[in-house]
Amino acid sequence: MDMEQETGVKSLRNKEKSKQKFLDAVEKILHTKGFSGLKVNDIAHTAGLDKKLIYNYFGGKDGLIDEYIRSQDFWSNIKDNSAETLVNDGGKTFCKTMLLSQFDYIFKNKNTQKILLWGLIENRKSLKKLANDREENGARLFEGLTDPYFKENAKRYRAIIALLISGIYYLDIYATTNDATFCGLDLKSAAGRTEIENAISFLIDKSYE
Amino acid sequence: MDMEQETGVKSLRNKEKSKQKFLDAVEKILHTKGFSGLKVNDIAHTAGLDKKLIYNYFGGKDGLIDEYIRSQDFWSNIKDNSAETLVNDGGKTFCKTMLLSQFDYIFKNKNTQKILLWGLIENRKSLKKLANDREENGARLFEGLTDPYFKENAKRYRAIIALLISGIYYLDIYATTNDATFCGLDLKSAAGRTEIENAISFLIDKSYE
DNA sequence: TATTTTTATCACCAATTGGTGATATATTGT
DNA sequence: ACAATATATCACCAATTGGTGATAAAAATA
Repeated sequence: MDMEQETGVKSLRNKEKSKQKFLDAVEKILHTKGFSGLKVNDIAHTAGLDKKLIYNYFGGKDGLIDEYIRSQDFWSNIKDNSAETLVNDGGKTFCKTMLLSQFDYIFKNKNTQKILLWGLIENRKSLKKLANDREENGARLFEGLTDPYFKENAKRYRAIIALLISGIYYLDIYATTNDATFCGLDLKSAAGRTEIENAISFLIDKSYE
Repeated sequence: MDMEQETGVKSLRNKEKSKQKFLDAVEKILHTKGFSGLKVNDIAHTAGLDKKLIYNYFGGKDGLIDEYIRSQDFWSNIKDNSAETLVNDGGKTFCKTMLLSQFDYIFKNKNTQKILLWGLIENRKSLKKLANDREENGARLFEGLTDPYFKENAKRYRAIIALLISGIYYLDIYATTNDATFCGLDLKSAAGRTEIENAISFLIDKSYE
């Protein structure tokens, strides 16, 4: 059971490396073909390994997919910025930065889009866990920062953020799948995206008036 | 070729009725199992007819699904209200009513949710046509009402509406698939939904200040 | 080196899926 | 009643899919 290997030279057969190949294959297929393309045969072929290993290592397709989802660190892109930006403006600048960076991040990260979409279609436990992480992360922000600031209007502000976040999600995904415009705005063009960014800024500002 | 039948008694074999059975089957399966459940065998069995007819009447599964999508009159729920509500307030009350009724309508209409979701996943021509209808419908509103009102800020207002509509879509779909909360709000409860409605009203009001 | 364990492949299975040609049955027109 | 046509069923196929037992090959251990 000694897994230690001092040199960088790895053996030809390596369980951990193989598991990773399967996870990478899931990501690749998800990116190119979407959920419906996630078939065991296809995954195994993409990983360059035998499908039997999926059952040996992950207990089946579902286990593999769950592990892939768990491997996605959903909130890493936010936590970075959050650090110690707790200026005493009721979370205004923080929320604004967070929403704008989300708008950009989700647009660029097709895998994150797929996982978000997945959460609207299936009811996987591992997907629920992701959503739960988001909620817990948000709870800290709301309870510690915005709720005390908005007092009796705290819930309305939460609703505003909910609308903006989910609007951002939808528009980014829509822009990726469709070439069409949305409300006459080209969400793939810099100009169109700037309009959305302006609207986000504007609405946050107005919410603090 | 004489299709006229005076009495209510229909013949056992009726092409139009059979086609409708297939369309109904698609709706039923879409509602219960989602897109991934739309298999020719399953559709035929649900319709109580032979799958061969799907190929005879619709040219295949895709043709049937396209015809189902086309059969969905997406904007009927909006056009009703729109009639002649053109008060000269820059479309404020109209937009507000429209958004609130959408929030309610989409929540109750699971089929509409599925089709919206579909538009985020697949790139079907028939789905594009639906999106196009929405755009054309919106164009009339924007060009005739809000653009003249907001002048140089016209595009920002469009972006605001884009964010709110897509936020409404996402939240309604999310609420249906997940039991979890979003930003700490229970989107299935009357209380939670009222908060969202208040936020929508609030943001529209603020946009017109 | 010989043995044991881990890692990976292979051949094969049953069930599902999309698809079609041959055929049966009902309806219509003569 | 008869033929012609429209409607529907059936049996069957090939390809795909999820899944597994037997086995090979590499690595670790003795």
